[in-house]
Amino acid sequence: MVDKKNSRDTLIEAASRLFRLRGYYGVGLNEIIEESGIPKGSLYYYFPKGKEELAIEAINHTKEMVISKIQEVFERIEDPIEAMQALIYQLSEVIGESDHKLGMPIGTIASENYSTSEPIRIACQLAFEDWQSLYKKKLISSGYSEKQSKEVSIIVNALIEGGILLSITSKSGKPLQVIAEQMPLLLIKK
Amino acid sequence: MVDKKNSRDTLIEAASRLFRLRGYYGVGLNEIIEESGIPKGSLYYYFPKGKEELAIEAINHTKEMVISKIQEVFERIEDPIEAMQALIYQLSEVIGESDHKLGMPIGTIASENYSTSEPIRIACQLAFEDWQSLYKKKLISSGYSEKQSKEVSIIVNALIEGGILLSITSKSGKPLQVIAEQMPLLLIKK
DNA sequence: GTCTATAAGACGATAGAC
DNA sequence: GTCTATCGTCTTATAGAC
Repeated sequence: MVDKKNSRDTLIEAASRLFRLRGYYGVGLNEIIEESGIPKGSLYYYFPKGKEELAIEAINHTKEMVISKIQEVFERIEDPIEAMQALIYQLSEVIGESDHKLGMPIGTIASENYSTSEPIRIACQLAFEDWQSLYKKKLISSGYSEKQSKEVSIIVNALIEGGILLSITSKSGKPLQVIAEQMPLLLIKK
Repeated sequence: MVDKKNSRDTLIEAASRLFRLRGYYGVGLNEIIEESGIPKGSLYYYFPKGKEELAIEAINHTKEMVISKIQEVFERIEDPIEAMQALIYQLSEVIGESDHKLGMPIGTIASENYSTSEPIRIACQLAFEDWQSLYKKKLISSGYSEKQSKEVSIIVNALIEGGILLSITSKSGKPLQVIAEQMPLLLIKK
C-alpha cells in the first residue's frame, strides 16, 4: 500500500483542496481532473450527479479533516481556553506562511451556495454543527453550563471563520493571533 | 431626477447586489447586464479592464453602504456596547427574513480571490480596515485604550463576518443573536 | 471500471456600426 | 456614448470504445 489510493478518494481530495482555495464556482471540473490525474469519464462514473455531488463529498472530507485536527488538540490540552487558543494559533501560523493553501475550509462554498444549492448548504451547515459540537463537549466536560457551552461554541466557530477570512485577506496571521489572545474573556465562567 | 441614474452606477449597483449573493465566479457578466439592463458594450466602455475592474468598484460600493449603516447606528446610540449589539441584531433580523439578499457583504469575493487577484484582495482588505476604523474610533471616544480598541475592533469584525456566514448557512438569525448577546463580555474595560 | 472525444451552451472579451 | 453580433475559450455533461 504505497501510493495506491482509489480514484474516488483521489478526486475528493483534489476537489477539497481546490474548492478551499477558490470556492465552488472558481474551480472547474477540468482543473480537478487535471490536478487529480483522473479522467473525466471516471469522475462521472463515481459521481453521476456531477459537480454538486463531488462538492458535497469534498465538503464532508474537509469537515472530517477539521474534526481530526480539533480532536488532536483537545486530547493533548486539557484546559479548554488553552486548547482553543492553541488551535487558533496553529491556524495563524499556517496562514502566516507565504504560499499556504488553506483558505476558508468550507466558508467560501457555503457563502456562494446558500441561496442556490440546498444540498450543498445543508452539507455546510452540518459541518459547522459538528465542529460546534466538539467545542461544546469540551466546555461541558470542563464544568461550563449547558447553555453557556452552546453559546460559546457558536462564538468560537464564528471567530475562527471570521478570523481566517481576515487573515487570508490581509495575508497576515495577526487577526487570528488577536482572536486567540482574547479567548479568555469569552470563557469567563458564569 | 426621477429614475435617471447613469449607466455606470447602475452597473455597479447590480454587480454589488449579485456578487453579494453568489460571489465573483458565481456571477457572469451576462447576468449583470441582464439585471441592470445595460448592454455589454457599455460595460466595457465604462470598465475597459472588464470584470475585475467592475468587481473592485462593486466592492467599494458595498463598503460605503456598510460604512453608512455603521455610522447611522453609531450616531444614534452613544454606548459602544449597545451600538454594536444593535448593529448585529439588525443583521440577524434581515437574515431571518425568508428571501433576504444579504450574503456576506464582501467576504465571499475576498475568500474566492485572496490567492488569484491581488487588486481584488487589496480592495477587500481596505474595506475591512475601514470598518474596523469605525469600531475603533467609537471605542476610543468611549474611553477605551488605543490598544484594546484596536484589538476589539478586529474581534468585532471577525464576529460579524463569521456570524453572517453561520446565519446565512443555517438560514437563521440565531448565531448573530447569540453573538450580539455575548458582546458585553468582549468589551470589559481593561 | 477506465478513458477519449465531443456535444451544447455559458463564459469573458472585442469589433465595429450607429 | 450606445448597442449588437460575434469570437475563441472554457464550462458541465455525455456517448461510447476498450
